[in-house]
Amino acid sequence: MAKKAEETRFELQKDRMLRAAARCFNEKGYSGSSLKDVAAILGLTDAALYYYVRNKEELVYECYVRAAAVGREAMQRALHEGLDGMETVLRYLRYHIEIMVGERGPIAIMSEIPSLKPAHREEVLALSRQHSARFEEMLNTGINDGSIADCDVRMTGNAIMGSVNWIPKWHHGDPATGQVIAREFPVILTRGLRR
Amino acid sequence: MAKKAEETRFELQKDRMLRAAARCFNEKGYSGSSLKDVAAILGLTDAALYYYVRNKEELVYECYVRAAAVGREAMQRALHEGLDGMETVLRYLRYHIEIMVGERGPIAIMSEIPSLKPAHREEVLALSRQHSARFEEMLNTGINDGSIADCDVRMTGNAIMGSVNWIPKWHHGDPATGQVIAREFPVILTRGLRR
DNA sequence: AAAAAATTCTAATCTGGATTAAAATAATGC
DNA sequence: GCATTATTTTAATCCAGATTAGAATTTTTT
Repeated sequence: MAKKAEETRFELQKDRMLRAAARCFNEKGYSGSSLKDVAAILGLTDAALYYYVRNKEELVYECYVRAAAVGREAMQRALHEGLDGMETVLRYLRYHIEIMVGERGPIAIMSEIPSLKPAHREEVLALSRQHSARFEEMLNTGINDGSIADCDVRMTGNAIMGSVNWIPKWHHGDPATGQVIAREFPVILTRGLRR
Repeated sequence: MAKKAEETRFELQKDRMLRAAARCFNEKGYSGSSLKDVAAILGLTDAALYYYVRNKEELVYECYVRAAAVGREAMQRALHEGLDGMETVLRYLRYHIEIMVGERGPIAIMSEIPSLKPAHREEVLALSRQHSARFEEMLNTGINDGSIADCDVRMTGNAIMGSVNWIPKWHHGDPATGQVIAREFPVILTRGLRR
């Protein structure tokens, strides 16, 4: 738990809102989701959302920041376990996917970064690139410690992360079946990395 | 060349339009792309697009139908070569990605299926499911002929296709570098399948 | 090269959904 | 219970961007 969201009513509601928004955006697309749709999930009026966020753009932005934070958190957790590269990658994937499909999800797919306002766009892009870079580092670590076969880390990274990012597109079901994904996916995605 | 698009001026322009739209949607997101943006790429006015398509929804719909056709075409081509399962999968991926990153691209990411009108949505969803099903068949073929190791074809299929679908999210560059992706990706994606 | 058809443009309208202001209700502290 | 603050609602606006009608232009046909 990196920075445990404040327990204040406000923070809790806001977090619920971000999850509701992520669900809407993932399932109905960005343009297909009105603020009314998001609010409806929370039993609120569209106007009420403006108490938590300046506008729709900011709502998306916050969803993306949250998504980045979740990825980062999973990665940190995996790194702290002091395992070899291969095993670290495996753990990271498991932790990340577990969050995506679990109670703390859904996590927004970053499909609309370009429609963010410049400042926000740059920030989210930076987070996104950072995440990719860190993942590639993990791969390199594995290659160096001999647990991962030599490969093009840039491409391999893109391949694996693409798979992960796409999950919310086809999985909307209950967290229970989500756990199946969390168990199988990491193995499938790393099978090709083995030495 | 499944059904070579008619050589008529109309069909050619329409195809250019669909590629322009796909590029916009992929790069700037659906909501971030106005019809004016799409038209600008073609050196046209937004109103001109209505000569080719009833409305924006239909533009998206046609992009998706085209995307599905391209995937189908690549698959057919690979299947016709009469190779074993593993090799067929490899070829299919290469052909599909080659089109995505090549002159006939870009191909639209199907991110906004939910905002299509019901009839179109059902149709595109059907095409999409069909494609997944066919890919899973290819995997099964490989498992049966011994070229692919036993695995959960549903999950494995989702993993691989997710990776492919995500490519246009991070690759916008020239077709030249795209060819690198077309060469490397299929190998990376199938390394884990080998027996 | 005139006539017909195809394509594009100009100049409006139209509209759904975002946004805002102010009032109403609920929660909290004293 | 009263005052203050936090949260939500109601009821309008507002507006970018989709859409349309008709005129203008370009292409094709004869």
